[in-house]
Amino acid sequence: MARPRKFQAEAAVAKAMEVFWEKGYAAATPQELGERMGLGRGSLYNAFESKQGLFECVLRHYHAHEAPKLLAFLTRPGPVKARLRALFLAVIEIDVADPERRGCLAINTAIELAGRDAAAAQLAARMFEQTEAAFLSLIEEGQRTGEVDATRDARELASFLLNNLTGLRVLGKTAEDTTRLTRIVDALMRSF
Amino acid sequence: MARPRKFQAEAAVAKAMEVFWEKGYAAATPQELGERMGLGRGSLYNAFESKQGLFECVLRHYHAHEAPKLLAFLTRPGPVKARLRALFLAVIEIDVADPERRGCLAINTAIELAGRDAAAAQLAARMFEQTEAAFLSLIEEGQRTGEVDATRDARELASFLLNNLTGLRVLGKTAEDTTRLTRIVDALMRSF
DNA sequence: GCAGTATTTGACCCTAAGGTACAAAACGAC
DNA sequence: GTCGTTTTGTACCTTAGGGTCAAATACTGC
Repeated sequence: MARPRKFQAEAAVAKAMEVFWEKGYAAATPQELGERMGLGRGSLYNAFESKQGLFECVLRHYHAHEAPKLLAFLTRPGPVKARLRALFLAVIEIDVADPERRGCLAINTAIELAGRDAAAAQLAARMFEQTEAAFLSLIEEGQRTGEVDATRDARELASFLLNNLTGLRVLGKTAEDTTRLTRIVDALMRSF
Repeated sequence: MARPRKFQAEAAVAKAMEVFWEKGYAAATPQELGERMGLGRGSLYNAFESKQGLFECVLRHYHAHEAPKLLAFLTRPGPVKARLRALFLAVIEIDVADPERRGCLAINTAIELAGRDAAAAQLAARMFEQTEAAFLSLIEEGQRTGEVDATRDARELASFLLNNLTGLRVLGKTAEDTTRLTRIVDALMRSF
């Protein structure tokens, strides 16, 4: 056959993800991408068509491996509302503690590239769907167990939760501490 | 004295704002900035220290002239809640109708530059404050007139509204129509 | 109408972005 | 061991980013 590649594709993409996550798409240079991924420009462009192509892989990777880490809070044992609150508070902690202010890559991508890169926008949108879906099934669970008012439109609540999670991740970008964000979570949990 | 500048500073900054708003900070080039502002590179760098300096002026301009356009919805006549709903629905319409998907410059800036440009981050944060303050005084008005439950923490509600507005503007980036966003506003208005 | 100051023009500079081209190397099949 | 294929690394290319500078110019105060 042929010469096998020396690098692990997934590992390299994970490294690239770090760069794009820290800097955004436009500010990430092929130079730094190559260095952090541990491969030369040749290999980089051989394995991934272009910067755009690489970024698409990165988004898929984030979708498949990074986003689920947070959503895992929703499938833990315990009361539905407690799980929700735990997720929101964890996100707040993570965002405020991060000196790089990376936030959420899906949101960052939607902000930076929606309207100029259809593929990226679509992948970001898919992640929003995914998150909303996770909220939806949790809400429905809560409605079955009586923890959540069953007369409310579950879909509406799920969208509402998604919206608040999104807002928090943006406000977390400039928040100096968690007080305002926690206050928001309080209001949110009180609202349904 | 000296030769007077040929261009109107405010008008030029407004033009620059368009560019940064459409493209983001990193993707806006001095070339395009100069062209759209109607002045050569020399003049550009003479009047504004640097790309960063210009961007700061742009943010101040947005803060002073663009953000108030939306917040004006809150000071119109009519019931407090109706005004709030009107603002949210207007934002949704604007965002979904915009083919450029510009969204909100304050949010875009927070996402792109928080953690790497302290001045920009601070200006974005100030705009969040401004918006929250507008919500706060409206809520307080509602509490005085009895339109809003006076037992609730007005500050909490104001932060909550800010968070939802922020979320909407992000989700609006990838939304194909207004259905989900309207649903969110419904949930929000029902929640207090 | 001249002096003095500030603006404008446009050429110019250096670095890097983003990508390509190609030789050499590394393997598996046979 | 050779062949054929794929990776790699390096050198290279073009365009543009971000910015500077000197000269030319246009005002105002006197």
